[in-house]
Amino acid sequence: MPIRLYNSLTRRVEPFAPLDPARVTMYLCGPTVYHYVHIGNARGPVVFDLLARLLRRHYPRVIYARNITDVDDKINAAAQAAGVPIADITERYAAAYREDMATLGVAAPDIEPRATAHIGPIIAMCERLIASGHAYVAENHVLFDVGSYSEYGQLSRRPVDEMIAGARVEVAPYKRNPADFVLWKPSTPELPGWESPWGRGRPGWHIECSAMVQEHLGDTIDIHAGGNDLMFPHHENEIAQSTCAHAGKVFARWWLHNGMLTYHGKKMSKSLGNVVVLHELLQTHPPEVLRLMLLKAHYRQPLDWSEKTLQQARATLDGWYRVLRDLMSVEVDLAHVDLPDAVEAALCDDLNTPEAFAALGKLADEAQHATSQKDKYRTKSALLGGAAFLGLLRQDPNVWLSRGLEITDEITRLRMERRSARATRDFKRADEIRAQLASMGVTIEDLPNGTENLTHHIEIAETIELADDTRSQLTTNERFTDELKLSE
RNA sequence: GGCUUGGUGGCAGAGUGGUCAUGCAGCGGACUGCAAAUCCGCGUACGCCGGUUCGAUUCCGACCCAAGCCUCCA
Repeated sequence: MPIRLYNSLTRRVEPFAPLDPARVTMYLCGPTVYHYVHIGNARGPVVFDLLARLLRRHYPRVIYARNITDVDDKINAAAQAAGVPIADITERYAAAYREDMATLGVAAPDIEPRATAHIGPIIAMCERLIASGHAYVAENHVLFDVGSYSEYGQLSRRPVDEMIAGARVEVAPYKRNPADFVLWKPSTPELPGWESPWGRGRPGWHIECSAMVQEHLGDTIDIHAGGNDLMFPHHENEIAQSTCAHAGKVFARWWLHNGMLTYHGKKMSKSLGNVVVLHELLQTHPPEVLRLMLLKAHYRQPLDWSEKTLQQARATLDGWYRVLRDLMSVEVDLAHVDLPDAVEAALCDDLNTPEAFAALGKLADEAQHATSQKDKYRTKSALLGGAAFLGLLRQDPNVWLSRGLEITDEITRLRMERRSARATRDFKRADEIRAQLASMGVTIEDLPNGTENLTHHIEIAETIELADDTRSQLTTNERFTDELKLSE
């Protein structure tokens, strides 16, 4: 089944064909580790991990790199604020990131390069760009000369002169062209820095990715992925640096961009304060609920995060787990389940996860309706196989539906009392007990054989508490509009 | 202002030039002591205005609206 992917470079869905089918290369811009990431930051890793899995089904060797940016002004600020060395901050949050991703069911990438481990290649790339006339040195900075690369702006389709005209930032006086960007910048003694031909300094953000891609994956890679907010300037700059450093060789053949996670329709971002920290969310929500929510919309579309959509995702999973609970007696070896064709077809079509879930829903329906042992086995296997590929339905159904409910002596006593009340047709008492259990969050379902299913009912609480001023920013965007007008 | 993407039923969210998305919620019925779960059934959705077409939600154009980027950002 051929894989088709939307390429941001061409703005269309194209059949994917790697340069070398024996070695497929893929890179995703990873986190800057200065704090816990928010749920929006997890969308790309979840989506592109799924793509990596899909690619591995089609090609013998897929090399997937996801970097860690561990030198950055925000990290410096966080370290100074905490009064600790930079590494304390980066180690701590890199570890937290790995842990959170693993909990979410995201496999570790094949390579996790760190910027600080690639200072040599970064400096070498800067030197090469200077030598070839694509970069220049000014006041201890190394700057990329955007004017030297006529293709600049190809990804975001932004004409260079308009970018200059629209520039709202103060332009550093040493820049030849306002669109020129920093490859290397000087560090003061208290900031992290490395010796270089241009004095002690540190790399700019964009050059890190170019250098790490080159070191681990090569001059030309098959897929470069990231959030669509990185398309300009980050990815545009990566293209410029890498292409010019490699004598015009194509940098990335496919550019994939995931849409933003929003809250009340506005991009989740630290500056707006409408973020939900993933690490905290994972304390109170099953990872599968978060996965389903993140994959419920097509990856290129914006996705609005809300308690309601979380509830809906959980309700969907509950339904599937109920099907599995009813089929508990059908033994299926998880090691032998496979991805059903309908689900794979959906995923091969530019990672159409909503369609994949529709296919999964049909399989759940078939499983529920199956009558023969053979059909039950077949449909349950297919459901589990499809879900497992998407990182779902990996719990024991009873554990899932009881949601960590502790069966206390009190619950057992009430349950037994109700059972005997029903046996003597004392329905008044039986209903009282049912109501009492319900008030404890326990839903009881009578089964034909005289036993019951217990389900723990949990309300999903509001997890974002916004300051009033932030809330007003989300509901009226007048303030943003005003800012724009002022700058024009 | 420029560049880009999108506007689908109560909500979420795919997709298609002419019978079906799907999930959640809701409604009617069956089952049940009553429920729950399950089963059966139900809702005349495609921003607005033109155009192309035998036929458009789907193609084209204009318009309105929203989001992202133009500054760190997944």
